[in-house]
Amino acid sequence: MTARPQRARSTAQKQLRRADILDAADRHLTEVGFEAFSMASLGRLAGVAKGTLYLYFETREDVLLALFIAKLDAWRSAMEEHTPARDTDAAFAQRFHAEASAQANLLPLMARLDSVIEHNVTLPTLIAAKRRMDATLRDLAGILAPRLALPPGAMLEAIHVLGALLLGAAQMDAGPCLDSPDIPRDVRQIVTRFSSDELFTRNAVRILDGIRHDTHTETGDHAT
Amino acid sequence: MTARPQRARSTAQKQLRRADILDAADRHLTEVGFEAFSMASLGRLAGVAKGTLYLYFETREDVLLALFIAKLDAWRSAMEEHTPARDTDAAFAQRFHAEASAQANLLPLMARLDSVIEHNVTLPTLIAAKRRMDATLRDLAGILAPRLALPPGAMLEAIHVLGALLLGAAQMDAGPCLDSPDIPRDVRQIVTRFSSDELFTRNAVRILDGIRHDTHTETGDHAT
DNA sequence: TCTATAAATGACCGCCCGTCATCTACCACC
DNA sequence: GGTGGTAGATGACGGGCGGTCATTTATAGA
Repeated sequence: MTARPQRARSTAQKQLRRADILDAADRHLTEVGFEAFSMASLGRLAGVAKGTLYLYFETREDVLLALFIAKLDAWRSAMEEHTPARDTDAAFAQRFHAEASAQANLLPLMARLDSVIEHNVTLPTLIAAKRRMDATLRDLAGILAPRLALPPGAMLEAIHVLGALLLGAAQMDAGPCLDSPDIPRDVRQIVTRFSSDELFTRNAVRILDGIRHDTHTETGDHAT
Repeated sequence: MTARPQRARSTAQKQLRRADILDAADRHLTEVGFEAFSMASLGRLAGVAKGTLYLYFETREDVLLALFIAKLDAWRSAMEEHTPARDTDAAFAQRFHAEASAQANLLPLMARLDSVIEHNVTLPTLIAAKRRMDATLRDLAGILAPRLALPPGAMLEAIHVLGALLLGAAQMDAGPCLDSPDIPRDVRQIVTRFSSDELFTRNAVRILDGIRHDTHTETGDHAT
């Protein structure tokens, strides 16, 4: 790790320190989980006082929002890199899910994004975040469209819908206790049946099928 | 409103009081929203001391979990009642969404179910809740299967998947600020595009299509 | 070397969840 | 109708959190 001055005075140094804090937040989140994620302990892990955190982030939720955006970007990069020039729907669906699961904390953050995180952030920050997310997904859609032989518009729609489905499916994984020893077998089956993996892949393919069908059928706009 | 004794001694009286508290919780949630939902104010609204709430519920999250289950039951009843003997996929998808939106607080509760609510509840309560939800959905699947001309298994799968999709789509609506006056037009469009209504209906139909197709095709089990 | 600036600090505030010693409404029994 | 014991109701309290701000002090530039 590169040395850091005790005071970050230049803009570059400030960005570096902000990145350090985000890095610590990622580790902290991985270690203690959401419920125990506190600003005091984050400060301790990042090696700064609690008050310092509030020089770089508005609120606790602002930290998590920034972390989510970073993770989303990382996911986009992974998707770009690992999607071959010609891809199938099934493989794409599987990759969509696999890469999202591979990004530590991405799905947990996503599960809490709208319901929790976005509720304690200033309006300008929220607006900037929304724009950033939209740009990221739009970019990805433009790049992946030819590889899946879809029009860019349909590709973007697909990413949006698959995102929603993934979010819904991932909620189940956000629950507690999956690994607790004393859970009755029938309950474990209930939880497992909701497991995001197969549920997502099966139905992502169905949706892509539907999108392809609609794309071939409708020549212009879509019905009311 | 029927009169209540100051002390609930019989089991029936206790259930009545519990129901009263849940009722107050529903109103409280509607009035102040999630962030401001506190046990102190709930007690005030229900006309009992804060400590009394903890005689009927383990934690704040236990209140919300119980409220969710009640709302889910109400949704199921509405679905049973309003689904005609022979239904189309499109109409069913629309009703699925409409009835869920009609149940006040159902979608917001659902959005926070796994990520927040279930994390502060004892294991037995969680297990009981999971069983209850499973039974509710299973029941509904059995009743709706003939009306949609689907095998019961496929119907249950459909309900599960549509539930996940609805949850994902509803997350977007759980965000803040949709009605704030000073949101740039482009950001408003981003939020609107994610709007759950059309996104859900379109893709629910696609999924139902896929399920029907798979049901007709595969005679026995499904592939690996 | 010295000084002005602004980054860093952590004690402090208000709020909230959940507990528990205490109080008292109610029922059963005489 | 009076009375004692049970158990439901209470709310002051503890612990911990997010967020603030007067104070401290590292650092760049003169």
